[in-house]
Amino acid sequence: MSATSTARERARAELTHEIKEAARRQLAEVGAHGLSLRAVARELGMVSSALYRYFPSRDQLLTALIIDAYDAIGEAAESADKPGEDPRERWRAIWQATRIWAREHPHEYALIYGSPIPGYQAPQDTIASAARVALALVEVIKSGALRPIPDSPELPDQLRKQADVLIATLGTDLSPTTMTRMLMAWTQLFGSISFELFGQYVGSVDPADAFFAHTTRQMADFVGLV
Amino acid sequence: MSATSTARERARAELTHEIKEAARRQLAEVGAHGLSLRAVARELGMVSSALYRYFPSRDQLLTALIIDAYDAIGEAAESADKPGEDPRERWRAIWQATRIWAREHPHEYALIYGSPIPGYQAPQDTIASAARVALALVEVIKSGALRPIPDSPELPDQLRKQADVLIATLGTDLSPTTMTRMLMAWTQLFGSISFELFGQYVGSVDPADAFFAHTTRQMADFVGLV
DNA sequence: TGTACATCAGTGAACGCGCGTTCACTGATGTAC
DNA sequence: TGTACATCAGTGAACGCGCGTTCACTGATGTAC
Repeated sequence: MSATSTARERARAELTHEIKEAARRQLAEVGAHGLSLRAVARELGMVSSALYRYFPSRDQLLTALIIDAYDAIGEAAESADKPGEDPRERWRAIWQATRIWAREHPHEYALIYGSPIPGYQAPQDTIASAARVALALVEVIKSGALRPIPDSPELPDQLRKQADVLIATLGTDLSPTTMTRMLMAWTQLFGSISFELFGQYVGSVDPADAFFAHTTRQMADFVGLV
Repeated sequence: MSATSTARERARAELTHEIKEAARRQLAEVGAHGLSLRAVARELGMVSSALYRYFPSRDQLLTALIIDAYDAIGEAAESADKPGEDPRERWRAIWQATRIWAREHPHEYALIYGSPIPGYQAPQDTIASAARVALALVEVIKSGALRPIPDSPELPDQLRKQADVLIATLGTDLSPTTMTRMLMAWTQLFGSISFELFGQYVGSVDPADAFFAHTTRQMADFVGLV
């Protein structure tokens, strides 16, 4: 039979899940570079070679963790969003949920938004998952009436073209100026989360709660949310 | 004699320098976690235990590299700045020099602005060096007449206090609102450099030259530079 | 200025450790007839 | 429904490797008298 799952299939899915869970715990202790298949196997009471039934290599396991992390933070942002509500409140909810996920999963966050892992090449599979938070922000901006943006400087040619391509790809009707501002806001969102988690705010705006909340509002203004 | 250096002292300074250079090359290949004293020693044709005459442990070598990196990017920003020139031009020069240094030293950049290294605790020594780019931005803002900031929202209490402390510590006369905006600009500067170097702009604003230049201008407006 | 002694740089062997991956294997689960 | 065969999960040993750090040592450089 193929539609209903066999005991073998269920066991396989479960163990695949448990391996990733154990790997995430590892991550928290030793970081991405230190992630060790042998340690993961040890934690599960298996022999290290058994993991090769589930992941063909250490890199493939890392890739799975990366995709999971992008999906988890994207999911957090999306499910905080309440379409139909006030756009500024939606914006706030998305920013806050993204930050909270990051604070609750700092090592998974570092895995996707921190230093690239030398020798590791991110496969194409990650890009759809990686875009989810940004897309949630775009949805909010699309949903509401926008305040006209005052005397914004002309976009340079290269940027204008990139914005046009993005607008076409996403099939939205944002202006290139607004699309560019949303890219800046998106950068600011992850820039401030990274600075907070990576310790750059120590000595200035640490703890960062108020700064983050204020930044959220300022960037809502910046993209023109009313 | 103590004022003039002995041959021993000169040799020691030189070798200390060469060890750090070799370590920086290592960094580019294998990242911070993969940095190996044995590999560094091998590159210099020494025996690994000899390095312990220069650095008491691998962590201390890493710390030295971190401080050097903060100082190098700070130095790049400071020397691009030309006090006396038009503030917006100074602002542009600092942003650009910071980005260029980062692009030319991506692994050293990742060392200081990427994921924290698990198990490694940054010592206090780094904080003065770490602040240099931000201080350069503060200098520019102090130097010029500022456009009044239109209807900015009230600062939350916590943030207001943090801004006041910073203003007192630095001995500047920026308003808390402007100080907060400069912290946002500073976050935006490193947020966009990190996104560029770490591959997050692939598929949107990569290459990031025009986007970065535009962001530079927008943030100059944002902090009120005329 | 010359000599005796102290300081320091660098050597080479060793300790104890962990890693990713391969491979031939056993025994359990699933499938076809 | 029962049996013969194929598939798959997990084992355990092994390969070849690199790591940080310690330690007793040799020989060169510096210092005090």
